[in-house]
This record gives sequence, structure tokens and C-alpha cells, in this order.
Amino acid sequence: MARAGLNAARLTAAAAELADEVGLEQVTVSALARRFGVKDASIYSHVRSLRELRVRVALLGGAEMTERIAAAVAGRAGRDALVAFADAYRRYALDHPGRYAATQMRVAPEEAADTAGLRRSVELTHGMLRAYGLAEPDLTDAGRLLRAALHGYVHLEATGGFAHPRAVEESWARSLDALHVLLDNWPRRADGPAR
Amino acid sequence: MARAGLNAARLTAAAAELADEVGLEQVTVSALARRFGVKDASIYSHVRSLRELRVRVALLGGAEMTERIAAAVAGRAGRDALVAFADAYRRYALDHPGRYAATQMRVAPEEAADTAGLRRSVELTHGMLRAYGLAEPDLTDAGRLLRAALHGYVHLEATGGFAHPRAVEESWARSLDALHVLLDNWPRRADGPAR
DNA sequence: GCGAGGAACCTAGCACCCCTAGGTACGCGG
DNA sequence: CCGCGTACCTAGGGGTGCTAGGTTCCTCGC
Repeated sequence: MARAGLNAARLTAAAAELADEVGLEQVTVSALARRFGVKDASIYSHVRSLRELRVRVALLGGAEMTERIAAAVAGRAGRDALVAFADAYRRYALDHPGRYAATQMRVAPEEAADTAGLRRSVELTHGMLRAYGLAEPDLTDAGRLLRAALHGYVHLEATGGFAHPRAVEESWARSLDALHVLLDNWPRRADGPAR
Repeated sequence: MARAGLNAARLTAAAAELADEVGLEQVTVSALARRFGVKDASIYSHVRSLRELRVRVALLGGAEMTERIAAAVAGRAGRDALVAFADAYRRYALDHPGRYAATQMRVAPEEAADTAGLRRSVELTHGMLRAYGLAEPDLTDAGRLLRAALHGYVHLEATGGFAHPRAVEESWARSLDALHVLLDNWPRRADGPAR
């Protein structure tokens, strides 16, 4: 009997593929063991728990995603950067729904062990927003709204929330137009009374 | 032994409470049976499957949510309506995280059996958007972006996605300001080239 | 008041899941 | 070629969803 040659990295990769194919919920120790032709218990030599496995998928997904976004945004600014950012974000989430879902997990800082990646990702968006002339605290507020809009859009789209016939691609493009306008006209504090 | 007096409605209500307390994932037939002091199998006299139970929670949550939003929006228009809508949306989601999570399920039309509620909810948002002078297809596009922003915001907030210290309440208020501005200046097709 | 029928709930059991404890066997460095 | 660590195993406990096939209780028409 040849050994399967398991290790944490291979397990994580397989779990990520599985998550994209059948959904993060269906990523199971048993399924993974089946895929490697191995007993469930063997998995636990390389990974502490199912939870840890999913966290690894989340970290993998997060890293891949910020990498893609960074590549897309590189050398662009303003509207171009926004569109590149958003398109890369959406594309990754749609191409890798399981990994993307994993990134949405609440993961404790000590589990992450990868604060650098996280910091890089927020720097990415802050850099982009600064190009719109935003500074703190508007930076944080606009960043939150932007993240919310992107995540919400992709999440709703992925879970079938957009039943209406109008093509999503078209709506997406228009929404990016709108977000660009929004960031260009972000209501600063001095501009008016706070609602 | 007194009968527990189960029925689908009571089960749904209990499942909804449970979902809000411990999360939708933890809503389990066994847990529900425990709560009623009854064996698992008894549940299946009233509900076909765990899936059906969760769908019922989703429908309940959806109905409650649109009702609250409708009450909040009633008699308002423009910015007031937007803020009332968004606040009611967010409040419901934060007060009832389990029910809210359930509403995010992909549910087939024949499972819903409640197209009226759904239609009412889209009419609610469309009515609000029309007050901003929007018409199809901008109505659909703006509606999608608005839903995405609200859902994304609430979802990120609920899953601990906003680690940054700046108070979420403040960010939220600013984001609503921004969304109002956005809807007021929605980039119509004629206004410029499509990116 | 009473039997029939249905509803409410049960026992028993399968399949699948996560995870632990304690082995066995393979292959590499000495 | 021999020890030893690592890769993988067997065995098993506990939780979960769900089904099949009872049994007991309540209600309702007579």
C-alpha cells in the first residue's frame, strides 16, 4: 500500500477545492479522507480539527484574493482602480465560492498568524480610497461601505438573491459607476449637518 | 405524561428563538426535541426535514422583517425613508441574527408558497427608490446595490468583520448619508459613457 | 357513554459525522 | 541493517438526520 503522502498543505488545498465544488458546509473530514483513500483518523495527524482545516482554507482564500486584487489594481488609480479592484474581488468570489465563504469566518487573531496579509489587504483599499481624496475617519467609513457593497453584492449573487431577469453583469457595471460617483462625492463632515 | 402539544408553528417559533440564541447552524432537530422534552422522531410528525424547518424560519424572518420595515417607512419619503428603512433593516438583523441568516437561504419558489410577502418587500424598496426619481432599469440596479450594501454591512458587522475601533454606529450613519447622496445622483444612462 | 379513528408521541435502528486512544508498518539516517 | 519517527491504521464513543412501525391518548359522531 503506497502512502497517500498527506500533509497540512495538501489537505488544505484539497479542502479548498472541495469547498469550491460542493460548498464550505460540505467540507468534511470524512469526505477529505475519502478523497485521499484514507481513514478519517489519519487526517488528525496533520490537522487538529475540522475547524482548523476551515481556518486554513480561509487564510488560503484571503491570501489568494488579495494577491489577485493587488495585481489587478497595480498601476491604476481612481475609477480604473475601483473597477479593477471590484472586478477582481467579484471574480474571485464567483470562481471560488467555497474559499470565499471561508474568508467570511470569524477567525481569532492568534489563529490567523498572518497579520501581514490582512494588513496588506486593508492598505490596498485604503490606498485606493486615498486616491479619491479621502482621509480618516472618512477612510474607514467609506472603506466599510465599499466592503459591504462588494461583499453584499457577491454574496447575494452567489446565493441566488438576484432573481430578476435583468442581467447581473449590466447591473454590476452600473453599480460600479455609482460607487465611483459616491466616492468622488463622499459627504465630508464639513459639508453639512450629520443627518 | 402531558403531551408537549407540538405543531409546525410552535416548532418554527422555537427554532427561530434557538437560531437567534446559538446561530442557525446549531438549530438541530435534536436540540429542538430536547427543548420540548420529546424524542427526535416526534419532530418529524410536524415537519418533513431539518431543511423544511429552516425554510420556515426563513419565511417567518422575512415576513417579520418586511413588516417592521414597512412600519418604519410608512409616511416617509426621500432621505427619511431611506434612513428609516436601513435602520429597521439593520436593527432586525442584529436583534435576530438567526432569523436573518435564515432569510439568506436559497429557497425554491415552490417552497416559499408566500410570493405575496416577497412581492411586498420589493415593492417597498421600489417605492422608496421611485421617490428618488428612479425608473427601470435604474430601479433594479440601484435596488440591487442598496440591498447589497445593507446586507453586506449587517453581515460583516454580525460576523465581526469590523474590527477597527471607530464606532460602527457612527460609520453606519455616515454610510447612510453617502447612500442618500448616491441615490440622489444616480448616474443615469444618458449622463455619460458607460464606463 | 362509547367505540372508531386520527393525532401525538414512542422505540429501534441505520447512516453519517467528529474526534480520541492506542496501535502497526514503512522508510530514512546512522 | 537497525533503530526510530512518521504515516497510517483499528476500535470505539458520542452526536446528528431520518425512517419504519408501533402504542397511547383525545375527540367526535352516534
